Amino acid sequence: MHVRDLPLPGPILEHYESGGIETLYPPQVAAVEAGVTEGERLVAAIPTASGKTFIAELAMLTADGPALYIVPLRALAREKYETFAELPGVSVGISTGDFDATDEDLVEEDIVVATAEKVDSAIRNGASWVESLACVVVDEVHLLGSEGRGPTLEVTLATLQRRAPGLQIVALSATVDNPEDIADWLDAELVETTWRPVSLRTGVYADGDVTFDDDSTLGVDADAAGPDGEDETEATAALVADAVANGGQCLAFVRSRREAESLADRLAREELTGASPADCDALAEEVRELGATETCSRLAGTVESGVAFHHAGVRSEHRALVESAFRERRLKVICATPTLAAGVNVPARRVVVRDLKRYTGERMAWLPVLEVHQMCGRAGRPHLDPYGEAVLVSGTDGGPDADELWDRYVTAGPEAVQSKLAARDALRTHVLSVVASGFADSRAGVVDLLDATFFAHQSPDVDRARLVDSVVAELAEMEMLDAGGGTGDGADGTDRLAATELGGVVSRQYVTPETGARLVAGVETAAAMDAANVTELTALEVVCDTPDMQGTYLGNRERAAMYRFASTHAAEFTTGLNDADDFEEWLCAVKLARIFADWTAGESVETIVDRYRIGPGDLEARLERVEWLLGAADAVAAVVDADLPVFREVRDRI
DNA sequence: GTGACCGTTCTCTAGACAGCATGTC
DNA sequence: CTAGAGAACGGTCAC
Repeated sequence: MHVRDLPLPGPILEHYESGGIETLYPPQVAAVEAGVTEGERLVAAIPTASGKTFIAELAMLTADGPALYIVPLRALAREKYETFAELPGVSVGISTGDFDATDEDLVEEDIVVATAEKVDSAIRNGASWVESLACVVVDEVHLLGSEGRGPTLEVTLATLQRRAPGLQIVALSATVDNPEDIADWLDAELVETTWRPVSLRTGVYADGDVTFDDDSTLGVDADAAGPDGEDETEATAALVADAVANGGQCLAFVRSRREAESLADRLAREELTGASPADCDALAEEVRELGATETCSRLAGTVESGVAFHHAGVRSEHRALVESAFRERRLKVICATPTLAAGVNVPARRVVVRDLKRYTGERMAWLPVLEVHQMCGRAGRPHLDPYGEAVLVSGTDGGPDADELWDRYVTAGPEAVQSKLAARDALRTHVLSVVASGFADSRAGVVDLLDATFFAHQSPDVDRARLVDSVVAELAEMEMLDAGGGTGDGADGTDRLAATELGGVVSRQYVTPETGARLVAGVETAAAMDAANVTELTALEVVCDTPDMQGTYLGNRERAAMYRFASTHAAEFTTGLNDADDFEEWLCAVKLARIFADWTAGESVETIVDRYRIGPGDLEARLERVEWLLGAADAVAAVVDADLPVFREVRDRI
C-alpha cells in the first residue's frame, strides 16, 4: 500500500514523502484495512518502532474533529508534541503537569498531547477541551495493568467513552498476552503482529558464548573471568565492548542505580574505541554546566569516555541530555536502570540485560517479561543497523540459570494485562472523582460508569453495586461524600450522592482520599496547637506524612540522628514521638521535612544531596511534589476553616 | 611498624503522574 | 519458594 493512496490532505502527503515514507509497513496496512482512516476503533498490539506513531497520525488526521493523544510520561509527551508539530497545517497543544497550556488554548488545537493523569484531572475540573474530541489515541495501553496508574487510565477512557459514544479510540499496545481483551472492551478491531522493520535476535549468554533464538552463536572473550569465577559483570563488559568495537551503540540494563554508575565507571576506564575525544569533552562540559553535585561530576567523568549512566537519581535535564546525545551517536554506551526500558526513543545496536531479578520491598523477584521485552525491543535502529541484538546474561553459581532465562524470557510470551481497579484505594479515589465531577449523582450512576471499565469487562461476575456501596460508605465516613441518608439499596428512593466541599477539594486537587484525610487531621491538629509552635516544620511534616508524598530511604546511620532531631523539635510536630501509626514511616516524613526546611533555608543542592544521600533527580522530583501537596493542604485548610497561612507561605518559599 | 591480602560483616536496593495562579519572552 | 553486590571492617602474615 502506498502513502499517496491514503485519504490525506496534499501537504501532509508531501510531508510524508519528503520524509522518505512511501510505502506502508505491514502493520500499518493492517490498520488501514481495519478502518483507522474511517473512524473505526482499533487496538494495535505491535512492537515498538514498527510504525505506531504513523498509525496514530492517520487516525488523528482523518478524524472528524480534534484529537487527543494520551501518553504515560511527560518526556514522551514532549517527544510526541515535537513530532506532531512538524505536520503541516496542524496545530498541536501539550498539557502535562510541568508544561501546561490554558483551557482556551487547547480548545483551538487539532491535536492535544497529554498524560493520562492530566486528562483525568482536566475532566475532574470540567475543562471544555475534552468535550469536543472526535478521536483519542492511547499510547502504551498495556499500562492498564500497572498497579498505580492503570486504574486512572481505564476510568478516564470509560468516562470519555460515556461522554461521547461515537468517539474513535485507537489504542497502541506493546505485545501482550491478551490484546483481544482490550479490543473487546473498547469494541475495537485488533491488529496484532510481531513484525519489525529491523530484525531482532534475542540470546542468552552463558559460559563465554551467546546463543541466539535464530540458532546463531557469538563467542565472547571475557578474558578476566577465571575458571571458577564466571562473572556477569565481566561478560556484560565484554559484550558491550564487542558491540562498540563493531561500530554499534549499546545499552546495558542493571538492577540498581549504584550498579549503573559503577558499570559506567568501569566501562569508561576501559577506554572503548571509537569515542571521539573532542566531542566527548564537549559533552562532558555540557554535563558540568548543569550542576555541580557529585553525581553530576561522576557523569561528566564517564561521558568523557563516551559512556553514560541513566537512572532516576540523575536530574531530568541530564537524562534528557544523555538521551539525545545517544541518539546523535555522540555517546557509545548507556548503563541504565529500567528507566530507559519504556519512554523516549533510544535505540541501540545491542542491548545487554545483566540483572533479571530485582529487589521488590522484601524479596528478589523476576522482572516482568513485558518489561524485559521492552528493554530488548530497544535493539536495532531502523535505517542504521542491519539488525538488533538483545542479550540476557546468565551467571553460574547462584546467578540466574541460562535455561531458566531462555524459558522465561525468550520462549515464553509476555504476561496478560490485568485490571487493577479492584484495589481499594484506586476504587476510592475514582468513585470520589466520578461523583465530585458531577458525572454521577447516585450509586446507580457510579455503578453504571464502573460497568464501562476494563475491570468490569474482565471480571463481570463481581457484584459492583455492593462494591460501590462499601466504597461510598468509606468515603462518607471520611466526610467526602454525602450519601443523603439513604440506605443505598435504592428501595427508599433516596439514592442520592453528592460530594462534600472537602470531597470536591480533594478530588480537584488530585490527591487521594487518604491523603485528603491525613491533611484534614494534620490541619486540625495544627490549628489546635499553640500558635508559636506552628512553624515551617509543622506544615512540612503534615504534608510529608501522606501517601501521596513518596518517602525516602532512611539509612541505619541516619536513624539515630533523625530521632534526635525529631525529639528536639517535638513541639512543632502534629504527631507525637510515641503515637505515630508507623514510626519508621513517620521518621522518613521527618527526614523529608528536614530536607525541605534546609532547602528553604537556602542550602545548595550539593549540600543537601550530600547530607541526606539522595540523588539530585530525587530532590527535584520531591520538591515538585511538596509544592503541590502544600497547595492541597492550603486548600484543605480553607475548607476546614482553619486560619493557617503556613502552608501557603512555605509553598511560596519553596 | 607497615602494607598486601583475605575473609567477614554491614549496608542497601526501580520508577514517576498530578494543582493553581502569576509572570515572562 | 526466593538475594546478593559491594563497601567497610578487621585480622593475619610477610617483610
